[in-house]
Amino acid sequence: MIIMSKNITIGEIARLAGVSKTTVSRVLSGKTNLVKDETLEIILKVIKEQNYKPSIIARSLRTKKTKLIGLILADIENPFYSRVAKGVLDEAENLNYTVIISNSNYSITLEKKLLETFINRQVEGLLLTTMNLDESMVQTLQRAGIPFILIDIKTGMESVNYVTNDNYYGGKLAAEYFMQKGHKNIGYLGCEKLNSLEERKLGFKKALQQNGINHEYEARLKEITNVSGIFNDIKALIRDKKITAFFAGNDYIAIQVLNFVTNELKLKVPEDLSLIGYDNISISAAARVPLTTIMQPKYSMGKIALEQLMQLIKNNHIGGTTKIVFKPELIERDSVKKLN
Amino acid sequence: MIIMSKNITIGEIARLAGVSKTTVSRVLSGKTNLVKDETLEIILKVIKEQNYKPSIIARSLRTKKTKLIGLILADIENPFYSRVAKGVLDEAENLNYTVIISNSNYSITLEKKLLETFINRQVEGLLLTTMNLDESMVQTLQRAGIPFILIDIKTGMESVNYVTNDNYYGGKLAAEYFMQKGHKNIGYLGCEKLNSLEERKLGFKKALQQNGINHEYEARLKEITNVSGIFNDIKALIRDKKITAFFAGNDYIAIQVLNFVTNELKLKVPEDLSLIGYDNISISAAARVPLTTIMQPKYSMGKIALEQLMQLIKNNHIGGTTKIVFKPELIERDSVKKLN
DNA sequence: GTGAAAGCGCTAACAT
DNA sequence: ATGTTAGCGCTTTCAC
Repeated sequence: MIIMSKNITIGEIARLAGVSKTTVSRVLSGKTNLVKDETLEIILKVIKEQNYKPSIIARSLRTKKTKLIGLILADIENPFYSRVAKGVLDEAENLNYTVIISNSNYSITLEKKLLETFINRQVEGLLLTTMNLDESMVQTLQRAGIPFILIDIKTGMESVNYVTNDNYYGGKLAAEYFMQKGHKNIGYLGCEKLNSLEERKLGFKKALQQNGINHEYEARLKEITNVSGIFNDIKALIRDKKITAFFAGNDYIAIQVLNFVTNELKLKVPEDLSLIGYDNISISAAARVPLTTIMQPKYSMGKIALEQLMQLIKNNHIGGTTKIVFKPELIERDSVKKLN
Repeated sequence: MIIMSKNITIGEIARLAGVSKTTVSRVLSGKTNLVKDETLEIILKVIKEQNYKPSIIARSLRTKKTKLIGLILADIENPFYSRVAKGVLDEAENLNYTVIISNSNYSITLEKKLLETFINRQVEGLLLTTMNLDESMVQTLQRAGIPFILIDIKTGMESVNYVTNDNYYGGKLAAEYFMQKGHKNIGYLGCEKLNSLEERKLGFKKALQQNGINHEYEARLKEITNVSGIFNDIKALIRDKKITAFFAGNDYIAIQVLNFVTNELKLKVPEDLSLIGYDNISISAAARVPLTTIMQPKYSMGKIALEQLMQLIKNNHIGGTTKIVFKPELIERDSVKKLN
């Protein structure tokens, strides 16, 4: 059984302190130079006694500032996204902002719906990680006057802000490393729905091509969440094309492939098959075979994305756009063999 | 440059439709039986034309219902918590609730602060995963009239609700499995600050004791995030006590220990050392050595915790308490050796 | 079936 | 240095 204490409001505090609501409000918002010291003290005392906390809702309604930002994660369970989220969350805590998080499950349809909800909740800004925005979504956001930044996604649209890494360059890094280790029959595993992965593929294939290596070996996930859908393709590529190395669009894919080839195909990595991933998620170092991968600064990306978003909010998102691109690095571990 | 369309409100819709705000409001809240069909149609048309979305803030202020629930995660990056979070998020989406997430980083101090924020935001309910609540926090919550449910934590306090698994039983499972595989010198690795881990330890040690096996071998993390702090202790236990098997309080610890003993001590798991974890986080199957572990239903726990919370909210959290305890199961993989 | 009026808890002009 | 007043956008009596 709960004893609900009557909701204590600013009016009640004012009454108890013998002043007007305005004066209390001034104290609340730190405009204490406008309040006599004595009065201040009394008010502070009453606030403390009553354990009064102003209603953020009422304040939001009045000021149009909700101190709320929205974060849409493609998949909160993928350590890449949860690491980014941690960066966002920690920074939000510093800035005294609260974060609404939703999981889009890589679905644009769901993301659109979530976007609506966030707009209705009057978030001051949005951080987005799901695939590509279409023009209608950008318009919706702009009409609502809500600034937003894409994380790990780029777009052609000039006015759209993003924080990402140089995926094209990262793909190139992977290709060069394979070639340096003597690999010639190299395949790519990815999903066309994620444009960050597509960029990685482009850089990867371009580097192969420039060195006269066949760049057409590829298996495509129909759904990013369904890695097992390409297991047969992988098997065929290894058998028919004598593939010795795969570049996976991200570590999540790489690790599942690693398990598949080990358990089902009875191949040893890297002895029989080499593998490079992307993202350097926390589990990659602890994988069955420690995974060589391309690292991007996930935590920083989350943190910086929020910092930039705050700038946009502060400036009423007029003026320059935010386009931040980190340089990825190859992390050498044990999943690539040196061929003779 | 953004063109801010004037904020369109219920009054504007009413004016455009030639009716009162009340009538529009009735349409908004689905009380369409109180509205003439013709009128309904007109209003719907105007709403659509104007792309009008009611302000959730204003509605919240008026109704005292925010449709917001708060989720405090001890560590969003630990796959255990992010899997639980996914269960919560998916269910919230079904129920049309929005979720505020914060990361307490296992800090009770920070959690207290976050709790205040959430209360001020008038969340309708709270889901908590950080360690133990103290009485003052429980009181704060009860005074604010906000129902809450603990996930993966139990407490002695009679009135406190939780959704967890039977950690004591899980610990017992691990001990029995080790004994069945012929191990006699068995150690435990955990952290006293997390009471779910303490329960696991208790069940584990009790089972050993009942079989006449020394149950005092143990290394304790000072901070749950700092696994490397016990590496020396582990080394000493193996050397001095001839430990052949460790039960780690969770998979996160187990996997870092797995890496340490492999890389630094040059021991082979399970040939030289056996390991059991807890939680069955997604990476455990993909670890360097697929990890034998105790599984608890993380996604369901998140989902069910929210379902139960909704019941409490609906019933004004009067009446019976929610105490749900899942039965954990041992998942057999490759990290335990059979001794002769 | 519909509308007028009040009010949720706060802040921001505008006095004084 | 402080108070009066109005109003943010909605829902909810209550009246017709």
